[in-house]
Amino acid sequence: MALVESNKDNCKEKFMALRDAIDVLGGKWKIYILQNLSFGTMRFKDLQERVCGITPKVLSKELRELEENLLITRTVNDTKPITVSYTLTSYAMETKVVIAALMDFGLIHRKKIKEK
Amino acid sequence: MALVESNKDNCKEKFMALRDAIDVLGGKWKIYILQNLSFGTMRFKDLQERVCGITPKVLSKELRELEENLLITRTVNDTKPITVSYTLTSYAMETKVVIAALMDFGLIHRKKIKEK
DNA sequence: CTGTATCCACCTTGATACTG
DNA sequence: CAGTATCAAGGTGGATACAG
Repeated sequence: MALVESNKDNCKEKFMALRDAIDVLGGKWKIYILQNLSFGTMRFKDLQERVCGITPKVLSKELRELEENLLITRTVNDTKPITVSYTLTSYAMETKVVIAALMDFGLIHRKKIKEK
Repeated sequence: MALVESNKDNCKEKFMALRDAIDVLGGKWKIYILQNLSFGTMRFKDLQERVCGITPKVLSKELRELEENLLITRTVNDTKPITVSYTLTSYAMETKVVIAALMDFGLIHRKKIKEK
């Protein structure tokens, strides 16, 4: 049984879709950032503390990419000093299934490997 | 609404699960290899041709990792010359949901970005 | 506070050639 | 055929310092 149907017509499109998804969500930090933002709006500093160990340079880059992919919005608050908030877009809900599926598999897999 | 429930007791466990899943399935090639093997048993050379562009060194490494994670089995065939077959394990079915979810998101996302 | 700049170590991948 | 060895190159992320 195939993981996906072997349909010649849309096979290439599906491969591209996989590549897209992995590009958008993959890497070391993206899903953790989304995860944290799923609990509510957060500032740069908050994220830096919660996404344990990430440096400002990398966090900055990751946030920019998530914003380009329409998954988060960046808001500059007119406070003193200026603060910046990051929030999930409603579109980010589309990632919910993926993240849940990854988490489920991760939980199953840890058990599986332990009994090896 | 949170992508996952905010349950302090299992939050760390879930983060670890995400990390695990990304480690096992992430990277540039793993999912494509699984995808190809989902159509049936394949030899090293076949995979190299189908997973377009992968070099033997990298393919070899990826296959070893997938085997360690119990997702594929490696079989040496007593032919002349010797051939080697790779097959999905039944456990690999557990990745089906993840791959499907990634593909769905990828398809949605491509549309979303185009209309940007 | 919210980043950016610089420098650097590492890892991953690739090209190519080669072995059993 | 099924890989491994070697070397080179690029990207990625980290440490640290600094700027607006």
